[in-house]
Amino acid sequence: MTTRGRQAEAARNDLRLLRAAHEVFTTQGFDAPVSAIAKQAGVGMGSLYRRYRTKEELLQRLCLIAMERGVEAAEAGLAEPDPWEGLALYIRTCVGNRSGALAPVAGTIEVTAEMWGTARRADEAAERLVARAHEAGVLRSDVTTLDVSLLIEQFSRPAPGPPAPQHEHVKQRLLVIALDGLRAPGATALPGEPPTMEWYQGRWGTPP
Amino acid sequence: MTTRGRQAEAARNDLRLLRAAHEVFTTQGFDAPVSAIAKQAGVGMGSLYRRYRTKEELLQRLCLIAMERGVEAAEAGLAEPDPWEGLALYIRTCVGNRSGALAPVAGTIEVTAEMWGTARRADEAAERLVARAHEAGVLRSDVTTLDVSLLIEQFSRPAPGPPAPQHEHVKQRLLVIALDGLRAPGATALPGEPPTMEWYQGRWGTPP
Amino acid sequence: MTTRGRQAEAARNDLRLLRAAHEVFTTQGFDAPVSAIAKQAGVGMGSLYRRYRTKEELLQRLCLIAMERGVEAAEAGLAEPDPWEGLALYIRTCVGNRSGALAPVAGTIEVTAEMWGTARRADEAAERLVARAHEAGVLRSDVTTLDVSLLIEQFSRPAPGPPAPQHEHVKQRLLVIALDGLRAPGATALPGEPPTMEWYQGRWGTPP
Amino acid sequence: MTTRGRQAEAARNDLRLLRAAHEVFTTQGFDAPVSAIAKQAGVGMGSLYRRYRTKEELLQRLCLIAMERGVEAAEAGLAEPDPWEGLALYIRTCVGNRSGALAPVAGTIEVTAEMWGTARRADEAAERLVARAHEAGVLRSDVTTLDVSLLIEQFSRPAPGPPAPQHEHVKQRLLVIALDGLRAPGATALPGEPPTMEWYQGRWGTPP
DNA sequence: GATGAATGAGTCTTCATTCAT
DNA sequence: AATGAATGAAGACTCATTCAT
Repeated sequence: MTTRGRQAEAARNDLRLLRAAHEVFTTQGFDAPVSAIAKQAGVGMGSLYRRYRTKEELLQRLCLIAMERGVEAAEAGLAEPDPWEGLALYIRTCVGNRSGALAPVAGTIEVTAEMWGTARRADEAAERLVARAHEAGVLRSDVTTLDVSLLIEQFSRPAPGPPAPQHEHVKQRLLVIALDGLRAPGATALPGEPPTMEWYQGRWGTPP
Repeated sequence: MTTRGRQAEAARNDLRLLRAAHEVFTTQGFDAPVSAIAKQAGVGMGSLYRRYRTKEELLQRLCLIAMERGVEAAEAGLAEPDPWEGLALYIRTCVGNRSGALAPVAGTIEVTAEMWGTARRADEAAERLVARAHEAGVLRSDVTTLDVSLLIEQFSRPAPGPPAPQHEHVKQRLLVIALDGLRAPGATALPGEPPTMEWYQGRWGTPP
Repeated sequence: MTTRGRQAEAARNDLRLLRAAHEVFTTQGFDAPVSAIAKQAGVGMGSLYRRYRTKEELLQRLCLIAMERGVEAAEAGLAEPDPWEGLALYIRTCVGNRSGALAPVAGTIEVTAEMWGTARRADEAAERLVARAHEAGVLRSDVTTLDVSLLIEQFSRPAPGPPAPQHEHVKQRLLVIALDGLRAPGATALPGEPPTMEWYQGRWGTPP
Repeated sequence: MTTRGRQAEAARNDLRLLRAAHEVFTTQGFDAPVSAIAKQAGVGMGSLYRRYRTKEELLQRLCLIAMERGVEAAEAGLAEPDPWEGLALYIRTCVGNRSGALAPVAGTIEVTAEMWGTARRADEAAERLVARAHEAGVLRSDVTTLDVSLLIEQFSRPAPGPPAPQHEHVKQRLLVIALDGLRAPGATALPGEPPTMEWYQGRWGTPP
């Protein structure tokens, strides 16, 4: 009973912390003071540091969660019978739930083994979505999976300052534009070599 | 003669500073120490602070320059006889020359009157480009100038960390996709109300 | 019965705490976190703080115990029939059992009345040992009790960092050297006035 | 002129810092806050950190200076014609000028290459002093150079709290006792194997 | 006018102490 | 009475800004 109460409280605190961290980091940038997160979560600094031993560890956790949401989004897309709708759902979900909003830090922090694993799962699921769309002939043929991933990443970069409903609204519109641009056959040939994972490699350094 | 020499030297110093600041900020992020800029420019801290009394002032100057490049890009677009090519050139130029790379700080720093003015000039020029494209029927009819501006802004958000050639390459491809998506007639209707400047207002707060 | 059981348990806990504290402090230094002691003792922080209301109180207790061991060592020395062997045994025991290992903190922490009392008892016993050795003519005549006490203190100062067997070995040798140096008649006259307790006074401040 | 003035000021500041650091560290322990040193030196924290990039670096510098004083002491000892007086002078000087007062931290901080070099020079000079004394038959034959070095180290450990003249006075007396104990022939055989550098090795870890 | 050392407030992190369970 | 999570003050270190030279 007591233990369960403690665990419940700990879980609630952890959730509060993660929410606060996400809020603060996406609105104030990754250089926001840790104390701001603690205050936002309504806990002391010590409590934050009990759960996450460094600021980096907190960021790693947030990234991991974002990546897991990306995997879920991809799986939801695959569950969709229509290939195009599946791909569009994936992209819209990723951008919409901000699962990519933390991708930017991936270049700043150490990438853990768990993060690598999740990233690979996400990439594989995305790969299947893209392949299915290509087979159905609904996706312009010169688009690669990496193009799609980076499209999501680019659209996930948050505007600085406090988040406004306007941002969200316009982003939805831009996303429709981009999705229309992804549709087969595509008006203009994409420039340069089609990017592959191998070529892109160093997006997050090398796996540990 | 001496005066002219002084002025020339001052101008040269200022240019060195701005180049250094642009270099340092885009490679190390906006939290790079001011001393790094001074070192990169090869001047002492005092000289930097003589010209720009705060770090913010330096950022404001860089933003202003970026905006002016936006105006130039729009004017170059208008000089293009083909309405679509003009618009595309504008967008490509803005994203390509990173004139929007500093847009992210616009939410962090105070926006000066001069910046407001330049922003308005840029918006007006963009407005003309968009109107011309609409009249020519080459731009999907549900797209507004603000959509275009924010498309540029979104594509201008740089990836954090050291910039890689891969990023640039892929961004070119994404841009082609987005431009294809902008073309008339547009496959999918853009969702929500068309955004207007007045509605968007609060992007950078209210003009001083 | 229950009460006795409780008392026994409390006593056992206290012993565990003291052992853990001694272990942790001597291996990690006095700046070791209190939590390390609680973990080593296998109890929660609350239990530790129930028994010792501050870290200082714990240190005071350890010091007191060390002093009591000093008294015991002196009494053991007095029990030795040979005056020189008695004195040497005292010194060797004090240095060897690290009863003085906590002396360094005596300058850092508040000295309690109980500590003062025990210190006086130890000094008195040492005084008797020294007097007996002087009377037997085995101790160089210019050595005072305080000299002996401070010799022990100096030899008790531990090397920082993890204790190595090498340290102990060499310390035994140095101790033999010092003891030889204490023997009558002494080759070189000791410099300065013979120190007395009154003169030394301020070693730990004034008694409360 | 200006440069020379700057250099002079910088040198003066550096000296002030080193003096303050020595003072603070030896009286308050090595865990004394860096800010205490800055305050004692009458400079801001930034100035301290400009010269010494970490607290450890400051300690390394202090250690190095102490070691250099040790080398000087050994050389002064060798300059003394009488072998015994030379050795005694060396020991007395090292203990007296507190050149060994910082030896304790050597186990706490990273030992730099420069420190290793200086330590070796000091050890070699000590070796010569000891060998000369042995040859002259004035030093008990079972004493090794390492015994002497560690005798100095042990006597160099400072008493905690504010330094009192009493400490110094008594230490002088204890030192005479120890020196008498070092004299040939020695009353009691030293216990255990004679320690050698190789055996002791890990005193400060392994050289870089 | 230029230089770069000095300043000190602000950030991350630790740990003595408290307190709800 | 025991537990261990929560608190927040304090310490190491950084960097925007000032100022003596």
